[in-house]
Amino acid sequence: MLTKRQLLVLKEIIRLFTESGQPVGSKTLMEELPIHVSSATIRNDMAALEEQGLITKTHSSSGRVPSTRGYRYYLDNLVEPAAATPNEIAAIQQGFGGHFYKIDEIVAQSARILSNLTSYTAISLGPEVANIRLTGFRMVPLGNHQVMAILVTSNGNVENQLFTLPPEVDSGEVEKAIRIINDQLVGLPLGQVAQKLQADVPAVLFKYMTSPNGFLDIFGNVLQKAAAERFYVGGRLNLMDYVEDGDVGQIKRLLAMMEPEQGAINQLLNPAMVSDLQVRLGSELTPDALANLSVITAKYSVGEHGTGMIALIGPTQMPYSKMIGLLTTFREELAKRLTNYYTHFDQ
Amino acid sequence: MLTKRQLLVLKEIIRLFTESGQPVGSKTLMEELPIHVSSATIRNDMAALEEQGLITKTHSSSGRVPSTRGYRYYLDNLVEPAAATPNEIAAIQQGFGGHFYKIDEIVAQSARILSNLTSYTAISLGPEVANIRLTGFRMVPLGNHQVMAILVTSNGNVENQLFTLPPEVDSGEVEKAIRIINDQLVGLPLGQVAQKLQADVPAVLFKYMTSPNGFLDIFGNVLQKAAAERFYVGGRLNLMDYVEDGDVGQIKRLLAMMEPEQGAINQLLNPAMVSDLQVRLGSELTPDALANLSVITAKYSVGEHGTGMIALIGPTQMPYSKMIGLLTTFREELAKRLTNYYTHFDQ
DNA sequence: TTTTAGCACTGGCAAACAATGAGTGCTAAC
DNA sequence: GTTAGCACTCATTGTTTGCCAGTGCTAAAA
Repeated sequence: MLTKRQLLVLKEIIRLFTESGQPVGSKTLMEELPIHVSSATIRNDMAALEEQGLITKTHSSSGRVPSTRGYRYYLDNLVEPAAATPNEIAAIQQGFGGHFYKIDEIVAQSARILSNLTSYTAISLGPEVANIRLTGFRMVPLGNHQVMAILVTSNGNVENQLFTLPPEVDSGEVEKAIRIINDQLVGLPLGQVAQKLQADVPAVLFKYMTSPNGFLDIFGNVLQKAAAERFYVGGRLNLMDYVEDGDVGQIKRLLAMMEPEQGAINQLLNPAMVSDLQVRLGSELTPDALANLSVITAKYSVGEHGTGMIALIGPTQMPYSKMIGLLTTFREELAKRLTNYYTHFDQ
Repeated sequence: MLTKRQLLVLKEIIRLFTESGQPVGSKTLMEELPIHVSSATIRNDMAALEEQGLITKTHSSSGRVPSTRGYRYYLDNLVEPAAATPNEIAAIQQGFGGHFYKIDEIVAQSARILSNLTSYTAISLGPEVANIRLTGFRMVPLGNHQVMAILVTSNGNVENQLFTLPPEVDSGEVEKAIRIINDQLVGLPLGQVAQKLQADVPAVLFKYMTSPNGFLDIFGNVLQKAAAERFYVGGRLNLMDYVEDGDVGQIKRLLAMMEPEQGAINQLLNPAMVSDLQVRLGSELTPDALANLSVITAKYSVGEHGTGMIALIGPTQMPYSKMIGLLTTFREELAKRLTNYYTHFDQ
């Protein structure tokens, strides 16, 4: 359908447009292309590319700009990942250099490193193992009826929440309840824990406590927190730099999207929906706040400890080859760092 | 210096400019003013006001706009606070309706309520008692050498942090160290705690522990967290609506300012620097990100539990009388709610 | 059949210019 | 002290104009 040279022209248009942000004309292409043909020849090729819907003009006598279809074609067939530079690798390793007390800290740091490296906005999701198990539950009285509930999960995450116990609750009873929770529920996947919490547990607790409801609420609450998908965003403010020239409305919608309460990000980065390493163009996606942006997602795997995801949000005119290469390296380093964490942690 | 009518004109210019955002001309004023004089008369008055530097023109034949000095004069002499409406009061009370487990939750909620009510950006600072005391320190082992350190302060705040203990540390020793901390430091103001931590405590610990340094680091770390000034921001994104028409740079600087790592907010809301209820115009303030904005700050007092602060950041053309009235009511409600919290808490 | 030179054509963009109109300052009369 | 009247100013809007990058097409060359 398309000749070799036409594909070369497409690739070059994308390269030049990415660099300059300006529509690319036939004369510029003639100077930049490795092969030597006249501008008229290139114009013919461009006409063919436009016929296929891969490039468009901004007006009847302007240079050409890659269309969404053009980018899609480029990403599916033409793009060649560029390896990360030594500097970048060093920066990644340095970013992971410190000491971390939770996996979540490492994951959060990922987003920071990645956004620093790219000047785009980065989002990271922790490694999600199919069945995280409950490994412990504590309640620590702090005086004044205040109690801190602490829940530990098999992936090493710790969740805590503060509560006030009604004065009438007997502390001996609470002790017993905690023992029951630990006996009956520890070791089970969180899903099953939640389930049992509705089914068998209340009955058992009633034997030992006069009013287990408050207690169950507390436990359920922390459990929910621990089971919630969490994501971390780095370089939030970077998106101001590449959003359609000062479109405050879009910036606002994007920033709002990144609030955890909104489900937007979890939907966008649903692991079931994206493949191993994938570029999605904003114009192909549903939330129209992403128009003229694009999202690169990459999954990373930490073996038995599950797989997670990192994402980069940037302008559609992104240097894809560079970014894809960078993400490829990055996810390896991240996986290494996490594996390292788990090794020390499991020992 | 200035006649009654001239002050009326100034007030009216501010009112109309606040409403419309447009420069105000003599003809408009003639129609809006309660007194009946010709536009020429008003022009004379305007000339006098301009002479005093209270109003300016945007160009030689435009209407007038209040200058910074004009606003200052208005705020110092002319403004009449407008009482909060029943709706607003109801909204505040409803916002404080839920159950809170920490004062910080109430303070954070303050910022949310206030930004919802005003569509501006609100910032809240918790009540700061001169000497918060340490009331308890716990360390909860969670398995896998993970330990959660928990610190409780006299103002009811609880701070926690996760740590990994080196395997060689003896748990019996840690127990002892915790007992020492509780014996020696509980009851003291945080400042003194920090001081003693440097001075006497290490010597005492050395008697009971082989290597107390790690332990001291942990405690110091949580202590620092507990002593840190925290502020809460509500309606961050609102500022996109009133910043100089789509000045993305300024938006970015403002949002960056609100990151806790930056000291900017703590500097802006330094209780020592502002009076009871105060309006500061952006052009009078140092961080130039605040140009063409203004900051209203109001202190609130919870008796012996200290005083805190709430602030509103909005455009210079704010309906000041309304906002001042609203803040006055709000701080009372907030103080009530906090007093209520402490009452239940102390009992 | 493919490539190239040549040329007329298109549409965005910026500069130059005019018309409009809101609002002013000033003067002289009330 | 107040007002009517008037000339003046300047942002804004619309129009015209020239410029130019870049195009599509045609006919000749390879």
